[in-house]
Amino acid sequence: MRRTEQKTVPEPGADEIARRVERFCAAARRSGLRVTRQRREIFACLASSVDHPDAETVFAAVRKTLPDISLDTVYRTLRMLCDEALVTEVSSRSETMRFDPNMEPHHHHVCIRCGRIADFTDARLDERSLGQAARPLGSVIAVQVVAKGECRDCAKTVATKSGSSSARPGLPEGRKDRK
Amino acid sequence: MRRTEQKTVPEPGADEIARRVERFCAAARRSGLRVTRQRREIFACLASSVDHPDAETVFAAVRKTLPDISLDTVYRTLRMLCDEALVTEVSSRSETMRFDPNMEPHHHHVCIRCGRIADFTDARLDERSLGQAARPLGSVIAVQVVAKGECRDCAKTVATKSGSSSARPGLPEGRKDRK
DNA sequence: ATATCTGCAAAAAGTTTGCGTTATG
DNA sequence: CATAACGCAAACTTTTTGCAGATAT
Repeated sequence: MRRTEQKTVPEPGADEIARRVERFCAAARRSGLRVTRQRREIFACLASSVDHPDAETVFAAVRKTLPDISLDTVYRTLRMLCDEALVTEVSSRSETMRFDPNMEPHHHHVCIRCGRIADFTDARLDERSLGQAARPLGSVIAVQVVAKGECRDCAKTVATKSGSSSARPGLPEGRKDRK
Repeated sequence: MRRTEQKTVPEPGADEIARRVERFCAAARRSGLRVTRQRREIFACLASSVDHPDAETVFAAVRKTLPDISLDTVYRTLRMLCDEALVTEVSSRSETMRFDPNMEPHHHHVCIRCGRIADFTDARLDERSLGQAARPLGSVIAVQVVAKGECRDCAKTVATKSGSSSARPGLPEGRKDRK
């Protein structure tokens, strides 16, 4: 199994992990954040993984080294890492479930400002050819392209009245993003 | 504003909505499901939308016609529609937040069986050219390609012992998907 | 030394479930 | 008329927050 291991994105070696942890510590200190055992372990856990763990999984892993760590510290640290752009959040679990009545193959444009999700299609985004690149990892049934940016309405809003955050074309009715 | 409206995926007309609702009723009856006012309204709301509403938004919209409808009926109906493959769930809020320490531009292969998320890269998936197709909808800052399929481990597992669902390579530690 | 971070516990937000009643087929 | 679906309320999960005490700089 090891000999045919397709090296799409190889598991990071100990040196690579150490380098990432070091980069994290430097970045943290540069931002005036304290480097604690908990944070170092949480980041190291993430840096040494290739399977994009969730908070509970990181918690379980770090607990082996730091048995007294709490789940909320993991959450807090993960959010901090995202804010510091040292880690990204996958699967855009932005807010709530969103549903799509369009069953034809298509792709999505997600507005980073209002959360609006709009469909688009493009013949050039042929599923078979796009999927090829992921084949070493497994079968490919469907390929979805998510383009993140600012929707036209939000761009218009910002252009008109500089930094107003009142108009939110994406979501009808008064919905809140985070508190 | 209306004259330059790029028709990527146009808002469905009344006839198209009626067609979708009819298709839904037929499919529901075919599956032995009852067609209630609530279900028809919920589906119609979804079918007439282009912005991928969430449960709360559907609830608010349907409430105008059916003031006594409850939020859990909306949730139940939406899940039913997903199960019947009449609607899809966007933004894969399937489980929990997942984090990614890899800050290089890359894409994801998501296993439909175990949920494992693996990275892959491909020069052909050039961000600039891929984003072009979504330009009519707004700016494009980042493009992410999500390939859904079965990861190698799951394919192996199924091949070995037909339909076993015990081995879940994607998530370490005993995690539950939905109870 | 002190301001930040941690751990505990409780709250908040979103979604699901149990149960008695309503209404579809 | 039998049975599926509804509405209500309460449970459950995941994530966030307030506060007293520990710790990095």
